[in-house]
Amino acid sequence: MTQETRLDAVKLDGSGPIYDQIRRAVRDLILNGTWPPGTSVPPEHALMEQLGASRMTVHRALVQLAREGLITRRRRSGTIVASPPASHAMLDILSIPAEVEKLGRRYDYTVLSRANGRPTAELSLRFGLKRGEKIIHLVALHRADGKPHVLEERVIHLATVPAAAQETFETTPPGDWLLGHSLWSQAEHAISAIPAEPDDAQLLDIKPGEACLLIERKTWNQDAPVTAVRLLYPGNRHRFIGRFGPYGEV
Amino acid sequence: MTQETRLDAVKLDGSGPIYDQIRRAVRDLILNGTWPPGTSVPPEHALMEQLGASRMTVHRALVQLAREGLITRRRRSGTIVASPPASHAMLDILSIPAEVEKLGRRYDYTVLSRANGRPTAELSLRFGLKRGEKIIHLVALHRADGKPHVLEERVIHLATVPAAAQETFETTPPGDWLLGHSLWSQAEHAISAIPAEPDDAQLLDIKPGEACLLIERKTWNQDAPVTAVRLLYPGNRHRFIGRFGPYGEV
DNA sequence: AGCCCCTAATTGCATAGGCAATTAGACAGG
DNA sequence: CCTGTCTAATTGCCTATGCAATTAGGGGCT
Repeated sequence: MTQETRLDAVKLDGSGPIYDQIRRAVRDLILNGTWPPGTSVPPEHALMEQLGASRMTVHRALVQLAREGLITRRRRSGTIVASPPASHAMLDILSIPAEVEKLGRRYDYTVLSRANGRPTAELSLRFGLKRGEKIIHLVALHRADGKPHVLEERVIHLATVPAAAQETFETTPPGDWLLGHSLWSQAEHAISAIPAEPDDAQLLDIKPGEACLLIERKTWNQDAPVTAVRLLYPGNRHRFIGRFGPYGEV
Repeated sequence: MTQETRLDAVKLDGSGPIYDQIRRAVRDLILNGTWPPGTSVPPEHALMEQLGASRMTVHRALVQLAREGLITRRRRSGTIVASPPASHAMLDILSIPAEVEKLGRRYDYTVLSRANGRPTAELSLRFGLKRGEKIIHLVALHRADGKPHVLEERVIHLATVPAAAQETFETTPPGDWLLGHSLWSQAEHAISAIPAEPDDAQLLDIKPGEACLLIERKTWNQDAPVTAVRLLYPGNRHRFIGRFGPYGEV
């Protein structure tokens, strides 16, 4: 069911146009988790009275948020906080099980190692970590129809996601677990091609030196690092596709 | 200077909300080239009178187009058609000279081959072409500080870009030439990693089989294919980076 | 229970009008 | 010529109001 919202949670900051103050106020409540997906947003009338703005001004803010995909609006039913779009191309690489199943293959995976503590020198170099940080370091192999699909090496920042300390990730892969147990507001992807190291090649069942696609992703929540992951895809078996027009995504 | 616009070029199609009819009408004039970048869009008052809509309705359409980046608006100066954003990450790979110079290197390039006619069987397979189509087929090597940077293999559809028939591409690389001599409304990118073929390896000055990043891009203008290109970047010397949030690009 | 209809809540869209902010261009004065 | 000032064009934003479209939920009937 849609949950209640506390109306007085919406607070304007007095800078810039009113419609934009409203937009940012609501957006922040969504992004910082105060209003999780499914929460119902107060109707325009309520916001209008509480904020002392006209309905058109409130409307303008909400319409814009709807166009940005953060909320869903329906006549009579009202406005609810949207779930991050599951069909978006990005989620395909956030959730490896989803990616594999979309290809019509059977998914499974194995955690190859799990270490809890502070990063080694090599790790902090590879992921750009500070030495003192408490982290979890994981290596996992994901398979499609029993064959190696992608090798995952991941770091989780315990300061940001303390709940991860109790998790073994034996049943849910870390990417999917994090989707349900953490928030993120920013991600950075880097794509490159590298030859497979001998160890990695053996795990992926390819020849050493064979071309692999490396996806490195770091995510943050409000400037606090959440996780960093290196996904190594074996060679030419994988492609990533995007469509857009000259002025932006279509 | 900003050019004139013919007011009567804006025609509504009567389907859907008025603000959206206006938005689409103006957008189409921009995308189909009737109003090229730099053209000044009629002021709200003029559109309002010509279309019989209120100013707020016209305003809403234009504000939306501005947010989509198709137009630029300034008080008193008016509204002009924007140039596709030169700083956008995408342009970095549309224009290889720009990409190289952004890295602070000296750019030059050589056309290795140029053929005019119908695709061979191999070509039509590689680029997904129909056999009868008239095309130009090009191979060019781009260099940064004199060293191989990327190998480009390109097909240009003469039916869509007839002017390309007279062009040798000796002074302007085909990607940049096309930016100035054609329109596109859609692009599709695919990224994958492949080992270098012996021929390609020699041109790129790397070892055969070394990991390369392959970017394949096809562009269309209103469903008509414009060009298709394969860009082969040598190994781990290159990465492509993108940033976004859970609800879309940030 | 099940079905139908009605009402009212809620968003969607448009209008009319007004004031604010910016600034191009005209104009005056040196 | 240059420089400052004024004016008016243009967009930005807000309010107030009304009607339309959708539909959840209630009430009544079978």
